[in-house]
Amino acid sequence: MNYLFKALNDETRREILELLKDKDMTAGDIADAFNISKPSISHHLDILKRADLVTSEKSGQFITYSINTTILEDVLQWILTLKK
Amino acid sequence: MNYLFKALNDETRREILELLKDKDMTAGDIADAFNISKPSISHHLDILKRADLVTSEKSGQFITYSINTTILEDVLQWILTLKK
DNA sequence: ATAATATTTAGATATTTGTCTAAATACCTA
DNA sequence: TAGGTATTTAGACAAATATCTAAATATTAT
Repeated sequence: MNYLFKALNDETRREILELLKDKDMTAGDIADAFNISKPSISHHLDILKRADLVTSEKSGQFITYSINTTILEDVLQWILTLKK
Repeated sequence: MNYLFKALNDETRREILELLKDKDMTAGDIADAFNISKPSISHHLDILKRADLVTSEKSGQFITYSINTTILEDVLQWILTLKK
């Protein structure tokens, strides 16, 4: 739970998830969408991956990232129990 | 949105919300539930309050805190749009 | 008025975090 | 195999964060 909230607690990472919601993207394409260096984006992707919010697949020299929404169910449940 | 996620990104603050889910509590009673100094808890309550996740009411020398779940709707919506 | 209690504010400090540049690794192609 | 592209790793640094103790503020009770 901690990792999840930590991962979501950053505007850039949340925007990455919003991008990936629409389509899978390579690390480079994701980096190009921000005014942040590639290494920084790589670091953000690593945090998202550790939180299981994204998955990655290597194909050749590219690494394609995809969103994993199933893990969001945990956050959803936590919030919903607060609301009752 | 930023304030909200920031406020939720701390185990102690999340536990405070879980306590307040069951019943309103004074600042002192909340502090007693943790192994953390009163000033630190006061600071956490301030962050929760700025995020509108709790409200407070002063009665005499006590300040009673209550959870405000309506604001959680925003987080809920943000997550739900990611899932579609 | 004085003392006690509840809470916050102020200031200090150690840790965590987001960012950068430079270098390393991996893959592809000519 | 040499050079180019994609990505990550390493190391440094500034800013943000969580915590603490000491002091201030506000309220109640003697």
